[in-house]
Amino acid sequence: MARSGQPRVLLVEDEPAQRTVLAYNLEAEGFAVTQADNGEDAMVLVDEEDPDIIILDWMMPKVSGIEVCRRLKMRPETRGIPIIMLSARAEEVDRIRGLETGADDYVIKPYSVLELMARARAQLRRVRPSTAGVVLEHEDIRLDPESHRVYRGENVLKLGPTEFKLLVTLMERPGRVFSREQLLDLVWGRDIYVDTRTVDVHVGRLRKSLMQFGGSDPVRTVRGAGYALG
Amino acid sequence: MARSGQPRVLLVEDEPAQRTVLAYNLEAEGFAVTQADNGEDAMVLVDEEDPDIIILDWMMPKVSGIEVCRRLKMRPETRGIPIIMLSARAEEVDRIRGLETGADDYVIKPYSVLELMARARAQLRRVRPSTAGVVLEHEDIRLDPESHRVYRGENVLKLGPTEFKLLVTLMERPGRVFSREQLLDLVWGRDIYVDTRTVDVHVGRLRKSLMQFGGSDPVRTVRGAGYALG
DNA sequence: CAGGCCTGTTACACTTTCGTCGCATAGGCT
DNA sequence: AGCCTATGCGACGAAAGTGTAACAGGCCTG
Repeated sequence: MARSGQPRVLLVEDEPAQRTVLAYNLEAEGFAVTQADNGEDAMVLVDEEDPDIIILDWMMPKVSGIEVCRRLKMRPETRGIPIIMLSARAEEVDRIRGLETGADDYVIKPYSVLELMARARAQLRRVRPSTAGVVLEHEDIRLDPESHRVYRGENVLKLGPTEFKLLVTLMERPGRVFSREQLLDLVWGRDIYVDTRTVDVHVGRLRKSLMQFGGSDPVRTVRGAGYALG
Repeated sequence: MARSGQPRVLLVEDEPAQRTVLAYNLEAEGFAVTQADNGEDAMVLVDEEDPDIIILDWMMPKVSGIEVCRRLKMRPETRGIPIIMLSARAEEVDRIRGLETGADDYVIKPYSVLELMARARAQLRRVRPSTAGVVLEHEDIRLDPESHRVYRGENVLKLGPTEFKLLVTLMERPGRVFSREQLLDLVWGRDIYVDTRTVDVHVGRLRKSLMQFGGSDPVRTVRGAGYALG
C-alpha cells in the first residue's frame, strides 16, 4: 500500500475514440483513470491528481506530449512519475529517445492494449514495488505498512484504521501539503461523501495518538490549504 | 534427494521490469534465483541449475512458457519440479488447465507478490516436505511442517487441518498482517467460496487451541485490516 | 450406521471507531 | 482593536468490526 486504494493513471490522448478505449481497459485493470485531451490540461492535472503513472500521446495540438514529458521531468516533484509515451511511428521512437525527454517507456501505435497494460503495470511495480519491506520513517516516527505497526521513539502507538491510513498518506510524502479534498480522496476513497471537516477531526485524533507519550506535534496545519507532515 | 542450503528457483519472464521485481522478492524470501528471459535459455538452465521450483511466464517470444512446461513435464527427470505459471488474464488459466500442461499452480497477473511468494513456498513444501528439518518458530510456538505437530512450550497441541494451515501461513511471516481475503486465498485456496467471517471463527478456534495450556494470545487482531502473528 | 470430529454459517453481544454538531479558540485582514 | 473565517476539540448517537456460542451438515472411522 504505497498509497491506499487504486493506482492512479493520467491518460493524455487527444483522439477521443482511442482515449475511451484505453480508459476502459485501464479501469478494468484496476487503475483509477483521469483523462486529458491536451497538454495544458495534463500539466494541471498532474498537480491536482498526483498520478502514479502517466500515459502520454506524442502528437497533440498546442503543448505536445514530448513537451509535457520534458517539462515534467525537469521538475523534481514530478520527475519520479513514470511516463509511457505513445507514438504513431516506429521512427519517432528514435527521435523521442534522441531528444532525451526522459520518458520511461515507449509504445508504438498501433499497439496491443494488452501490451500497454503490461507495460503500465511494469512501470508501476518499478516505482512502487508492492511496498515490500518498506518502512516509512519521519523524524522519530516509524511506520511499517506490512505489520501495520507505528512507533514513536520507543513506544508503540495504537491507531484506528482511518488514523493509520491518514498517517501512511502523510508519511509517503513528508512535507507535502495535502488539501482536505485530497486527503478525503486518498484516505477515504474517491466516491465517499463525507464532510471535509471530518478530516479535521481525524487529524486531531491522529495528533492526539501521536503525542500520547509526549513529543512535539509532527502535523503542520497550513491555514487555508490543508495539512502536512513536518 | 533432500538438498541442503537455499531452495533454488528458476525465474523465466521476458519482461525485465517484472523479472527484476520478482527476483528481488524471491531473494528476500531466501531463494537462490536464476533468471531467464526466454524459453530456450530456460530449458538449458533447468539442466544446469537443477532448480527446486520454476516460475514461468506464459507469454514469451520463441518458446512460450506453456511449451516449456509441456516439455519439462514429459521428461521423467524434470517432471517432479513444481511449475508455477504466470498468466496475464484469467481466461488463460482455463486454457492452461485445458491444455493439461501439468503446471502445478498458476497465478493471474496482475498478481500480488505476497501471494506468489506464498504459493512458491507451498509448492516447495509439497515436493520437499523435509525442508531439511526446518521448523517454524515464533516465541514459544514451534511448528514442524513435516510431522504436522505443533508445540507450545513443552506441550503438544492438537489442531484441526484448517487451524494448522492457518497457523502455518501466519508463522511463515510473523508480524505481517493478512487480510481475511488473503487468508481465504492462502489457507482455503482460491475459487473456494466461503464467507470472510469464517476466517474469524477459525482464528478464534486457533486462539483457543494455542491457549489451552495458558499463555498469552499470540494472534494480533488489526481492526479493519486482518490478523497477524505477534 | 452410529458416533465423533471438523467445518461453515448465523445470531447476538460487545467494543471500537466514525461522522457530525456545537462551541471555543486562533489566525489573518482592514 | 474588531471582525470574519478557519481550525481545534469535546461530546454523542450511529455504524462497523470483532469474538464467540450454537447449530446443522458432511466426512471419516470404527
